[in-house]
Amino acid sequence: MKSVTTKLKLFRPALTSRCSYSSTDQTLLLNEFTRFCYQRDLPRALKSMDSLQSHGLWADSATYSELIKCCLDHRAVHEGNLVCRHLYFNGNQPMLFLVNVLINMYVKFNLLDKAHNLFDKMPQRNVISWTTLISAYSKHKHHQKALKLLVLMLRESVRPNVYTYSSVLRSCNGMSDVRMIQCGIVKEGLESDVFVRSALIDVFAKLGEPEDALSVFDEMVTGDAIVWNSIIGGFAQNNKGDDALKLFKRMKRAGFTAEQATLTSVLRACTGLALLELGMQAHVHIVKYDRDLILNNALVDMYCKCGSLEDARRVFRQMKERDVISWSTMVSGLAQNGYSHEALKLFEAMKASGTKPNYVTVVGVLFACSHAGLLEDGWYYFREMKKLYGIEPGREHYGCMIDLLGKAGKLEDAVKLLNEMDCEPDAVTWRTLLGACRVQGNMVLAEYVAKKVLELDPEDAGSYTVLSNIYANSQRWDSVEEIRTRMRYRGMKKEPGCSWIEVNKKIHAFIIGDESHPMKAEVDKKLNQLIHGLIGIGYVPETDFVLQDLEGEQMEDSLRHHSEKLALAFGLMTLPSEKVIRIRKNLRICGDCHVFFKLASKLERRSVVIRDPIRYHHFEDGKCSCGDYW
DNA sequence: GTAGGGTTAG
Repeated sequence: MKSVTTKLKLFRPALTSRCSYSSTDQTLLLNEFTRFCYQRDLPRALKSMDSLQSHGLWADSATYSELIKCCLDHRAVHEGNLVCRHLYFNGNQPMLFLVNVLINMYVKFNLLDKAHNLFDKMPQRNVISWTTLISAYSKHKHHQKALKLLVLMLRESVRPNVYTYSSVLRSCNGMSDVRMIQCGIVKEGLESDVFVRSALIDVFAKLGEPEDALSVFDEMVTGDAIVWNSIIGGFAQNNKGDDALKLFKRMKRAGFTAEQATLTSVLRACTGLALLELGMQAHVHIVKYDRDLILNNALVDMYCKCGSLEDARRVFRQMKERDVISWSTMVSGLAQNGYSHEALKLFEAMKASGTKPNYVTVVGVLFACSHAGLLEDGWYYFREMKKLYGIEPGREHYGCMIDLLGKAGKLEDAVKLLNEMDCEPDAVTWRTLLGACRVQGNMVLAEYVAKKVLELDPEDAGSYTVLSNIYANSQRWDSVEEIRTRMRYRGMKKEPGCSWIEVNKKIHAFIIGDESHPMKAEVDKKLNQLIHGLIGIGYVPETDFVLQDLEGEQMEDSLRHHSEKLALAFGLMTLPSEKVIRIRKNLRICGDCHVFFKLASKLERRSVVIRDPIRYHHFEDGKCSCGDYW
């Protein structure tokens, strides 16, 4: 802290008296004010500021800057307003630097309108004024405003610097924005700055261009731990967990230590790949960060998504503090794993704990209702969410309700709700309704709905399949051919079914029609044995292909060798008998496999968990956690 | 003097 006496020298020239006070009295007043500001004595400083104002006096900028810092520390919005009013009192125009400080204060108080107002009133603005505002809009996701400000700034011939670019890059919604900004960066010769680079890496990752992110990263001569986190996080967020893990190894070899942010991304990578063993290994290394909220949240999510609910519950129970994300993660995790009632109970506990639910939490709650067919609960939470929690229902909430109504046989109500939506239904919403049509066997509606999906998402192979099968069933071969032509024209193929299983920390993939697995012959043999064993206890292999193909989601062609059956056979052969068999797959499980796995869990006395893109099935002793409702 | 980078839930 600077001494008060040096400050006094600084503001002496500013003593232009317009009142009857003697210059000594004025000095005393200013002296006192400065002292209170530097002592961070907010109440006294404000009182003192009042007397200055009544005598038409202003102190120097550094002192006010100190006072504003004090307001920020105390989050004293009202007091900040008083300081601002004082500085503009009687038509005074504070100097540029001080207005920048004020703008920054309003930004930190999340009062962007006030910040922008001051900005508009400035007779002159420098690069910091612009950057403060641009960065604020970027952070608050007002991306259009941020980009527009950059353009206005250039028009006023104020040259952006590394601060400006690293902030505004966050607001790029498409590659064309990035390319434009990259031009500016190169023109100013700022491309080697580490902040600019990490912002570029982030934006490429966000836009789903991890290869571009990697090339920016690889061109870097010197980096730091944060850039490593950017690139690892970028891959983890883009469902490229294996790449993220490879980079993590590289980071360690380069001599960097993994801290919370890195480990969180590593966990996310494990979560995406359902690598329970590796995730558990990471858990051992992060016990020293056991108070880190974000890391614990990621850990809970990892255990939920790997289907290891016991571990998830344990971590959640032991957390020292929990935020809305912790609770939401656990609520959704329970719901996805088939524990809907426990999810709703936890939601009530969350409210009792005083944590306010948000948009995502309610999605989890409605998800729990929809996956257990809890019609009344679903309606209750949906109808009351606005009144009870102040949350407007969005697409995801409507989606859960449409799913709930549709699967519960209230297809008409589902359609009615879709038509009543406040927001425009998108392809996902219509696809949800299509799934309900399938369950209810309503082909007339399915045809209409599938067409709607294709209007919004012409690349949706599942909906083409639905249409094609409906036409085939009613012998409308012309229409069948038309659909096939359209699919060929778009170069579309059904995604092949694929299942993964982790054995000895290695992932084994099983894909329909793929012969490349080294133990393929043994796996086939084991599967055939298993099928025979199951037929012995009442398994009847499903043969109704057409029915199976009537799917909103995509289904595999050959029922007998669905990839999860191969993965199960392999798991039974290789994993010790006490271990739970965990399988992750890219498509939703079909009815035949569901029966197959229930019986297999009984015959082989094994617990099996299957994670599909939407939810999880825990098979044990002939039963599934979903209660055959999915 | 005032502005900039990484991590968690659907």
